[in-house]
Amino acid sequence: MARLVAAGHDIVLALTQPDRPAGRGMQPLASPVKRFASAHGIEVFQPKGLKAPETIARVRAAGADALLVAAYSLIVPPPLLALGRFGAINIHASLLPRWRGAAPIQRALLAGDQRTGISIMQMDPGLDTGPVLAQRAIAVDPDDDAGRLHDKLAELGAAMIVEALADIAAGRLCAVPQAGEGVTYAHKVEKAETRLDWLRPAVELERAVRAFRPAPGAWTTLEGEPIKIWRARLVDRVSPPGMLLQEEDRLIVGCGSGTLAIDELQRAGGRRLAVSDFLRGRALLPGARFA
RNA sequence: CGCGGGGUGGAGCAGUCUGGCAGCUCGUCGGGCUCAUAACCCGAAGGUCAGAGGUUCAAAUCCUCUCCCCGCAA
Repeated sequence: MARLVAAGHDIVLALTQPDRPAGRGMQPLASPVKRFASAHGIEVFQPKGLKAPETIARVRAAGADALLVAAYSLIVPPPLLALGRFGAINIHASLLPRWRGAAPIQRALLAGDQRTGISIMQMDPGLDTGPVLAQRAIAVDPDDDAGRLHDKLAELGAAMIVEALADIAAGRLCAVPQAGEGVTYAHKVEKAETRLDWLRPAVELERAVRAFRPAPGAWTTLEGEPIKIWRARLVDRVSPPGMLLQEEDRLIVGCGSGTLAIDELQRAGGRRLAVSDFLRGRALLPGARFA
């Protein structure tokens, strides 16, 4: 959004989710979109959904050339898909048709994809099924986490949407239908899958740690209390699944196959700690294990 | 008023229930040992116990309020 403003586009209306109680104490919190828009004098509209006739009328009345959608998580009804001269355009953080849906960045990391990217697409009634206007790939670094990958893709997406709008206006862009093969769905991340299952291979668990960083965090339990694992790497040791080994100020945990060295973790109620600090304040009993 | 944990020398923690000498593992500084070392030995410095008020002969510890950090849930 900042880049669009910088590129001289006139944003006539910003749609974002309603403020809702969130965080500790359940205080209503305005979305970043609302905060940016308010700060820049852009009108904000926060409907609960997009289907209501009066909502559609309101959006139409804004008289925009295009409706841009980025990470909005509401289904856009058909009347709005044909809005203005350009229709509804979505910025999606994957190389469609791979990872259609809600959590493309996390799914790409979990799957160990070596590349991902941004697709600018013409929206149609399906879930990220519309024809692609522009697509660009970037490499996924082995130590990328969801936060960093998100930042990289946001940067790329912002540059691409500015370009794409210019190209569309000049009639230089044509929409290419998505390939029928290679379709995968990026389902929303569920709490249950952020728990590390030590029977799975170390390679997968390490990916999970990165996919769920910086939020919500991959976790396990130690002596019945939840512990988040913020940073881990593959090491060559031998230990049964979940079993902890202490090597000086290193902490090794066995997996279904292979082992992980834990580098940063966090107890419930505590702050994030480097593993050396964690071990200093808490003597590890022999036979301790993650579960 | 969504539920809960926490704030103690520079780091991480114990001590709080049951009030009575400020403790542990590290780090830092000095010395020793060693061919040598992040190893080992000896010694030292470093604390408004988050803040304010209250109870008490006596408060890190009990009571009240405030500030800050975090987990769950959403």
